[in-house]
Amino acid sequence: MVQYHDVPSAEGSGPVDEAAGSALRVCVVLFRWSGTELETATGESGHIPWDRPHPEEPLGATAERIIRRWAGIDAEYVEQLYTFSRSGGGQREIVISYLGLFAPDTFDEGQRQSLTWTPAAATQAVDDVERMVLEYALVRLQAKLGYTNIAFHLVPSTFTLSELQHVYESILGQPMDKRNFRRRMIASGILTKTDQTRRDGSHRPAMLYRFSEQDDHTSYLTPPWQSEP
Amino acid sequence: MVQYHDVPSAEGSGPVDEAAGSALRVCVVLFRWSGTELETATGESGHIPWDRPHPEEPLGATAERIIRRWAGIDAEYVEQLYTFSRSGGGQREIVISYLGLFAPDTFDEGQRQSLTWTPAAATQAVDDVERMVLEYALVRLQAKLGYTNIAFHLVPSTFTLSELQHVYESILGQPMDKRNFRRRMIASGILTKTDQTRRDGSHRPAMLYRFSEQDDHTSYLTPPWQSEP
DNA sequence: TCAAAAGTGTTCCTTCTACACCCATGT
DNA sequence: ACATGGGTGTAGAAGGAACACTTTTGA
Repeated sequence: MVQYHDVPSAEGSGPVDEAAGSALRVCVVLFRWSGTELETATGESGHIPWDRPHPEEPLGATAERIIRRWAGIDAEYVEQLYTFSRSGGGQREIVISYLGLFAPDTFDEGQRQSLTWTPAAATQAVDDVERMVLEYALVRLQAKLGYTNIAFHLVPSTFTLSELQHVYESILGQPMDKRNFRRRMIASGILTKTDQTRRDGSHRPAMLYRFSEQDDHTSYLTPPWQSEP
Repeated sequence: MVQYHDVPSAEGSGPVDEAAGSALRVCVVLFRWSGTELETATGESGHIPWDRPHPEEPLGATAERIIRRWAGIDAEYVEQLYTFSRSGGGQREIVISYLGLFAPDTFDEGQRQSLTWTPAAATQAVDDVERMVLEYALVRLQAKLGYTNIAFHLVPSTFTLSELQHVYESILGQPMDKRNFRRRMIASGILTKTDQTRRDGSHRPAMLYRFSEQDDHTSYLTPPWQSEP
């Protein structure tokens, strides 16, 4: 039962036209898989990458632009999360948060990013709203692992099943059974086995898989309409 | 794979401080169960109930205020959905959509509502954004039926299992097996059987149940923080 | 006595879970 | 030869889906 506290009820009816509008902030929680752990990005002075939308620019386009500016490349996956508001001193700011995922091999070109990547669990937020945004982004990412293919956006274009399993384990914070994990993934039909292997150390090489793009069901529970009209 | 179309990338860096802020609209898609079908509410001239937040008012409080003003009472359940933006003619409006659910017996007092209730499937939207808001609200409601107890917020405080089943069937648009439905509901442990029955026609009376409040898991995937700071 | 909704169990099948050993390689 | 992670199968439990008849009431 969601409980909302009482708030003095409005006296007038009909839209109250506030004198001035509110400042908008679109911010994007970026995640990548370092190969070992999940990382989030912070920009200058520890803030989550953000900007204000340009006039006429849809919010989703703002999120993409922010990602491009700070990371130098497009994210694999972008999704709107939640909208917060902060107010104080007569000023209001609306904070529209987005989630962005990167595959690690998209960074190989050595772009000059203005980002600092830190372990997702240890990321320090600069204020309460950013803390909530970060927390919620992680919660949503965890929840979506359960019923979507979202983890594939965090993995290079070819990958081993152990790599994929490590991504799941690390995000969910719990170990998984290797045989059950592999069976489930293969049964889901979204994997294509390549004929390549990867030697990784003094042990048997691993088969490389590819994500077979069709029937990606990462995006339900999000409006199917990409950009606002 | 969510594809975002290209948008001219930003030239400058650092926050662009737009001259004027944007207009904010909080709108609430209200659902109730008429006893036969799912209905949504529209206010004056066919619009979804809406208002602009007061200065310093958190968005969730605005949603509650809108509900109270238009429906005369508080909703059983309120949840933020998605934030859209509409722009044109140099003006931007940010539309933050909420979902609100009513139990039918909360209306019994004959409040003067300024709402028109129409079948959810047949509701006509006044513009593209409202159409998206309505569609998305229904999609989310349907999705949440699968993994939460959200349907209990649409049902009177005591109800029969057949009633509850009709709610599910009507929202999901498909019939369910009576025995499996009842077994699942009872096994979930969220039902308490009252010692009352209801005679409803020329047939056997039905047992009345109550929703046992504890362990309501309707609200995950939504930030646990009720109001913005 | 009939119509109409309430209520009730079992079987089958699919899916999840737990669990242990051999394989290919580098050193 | 040994250390290291890659790769595989099976049995039991739990959960979901399909399915039909008896009960209680009002007319």
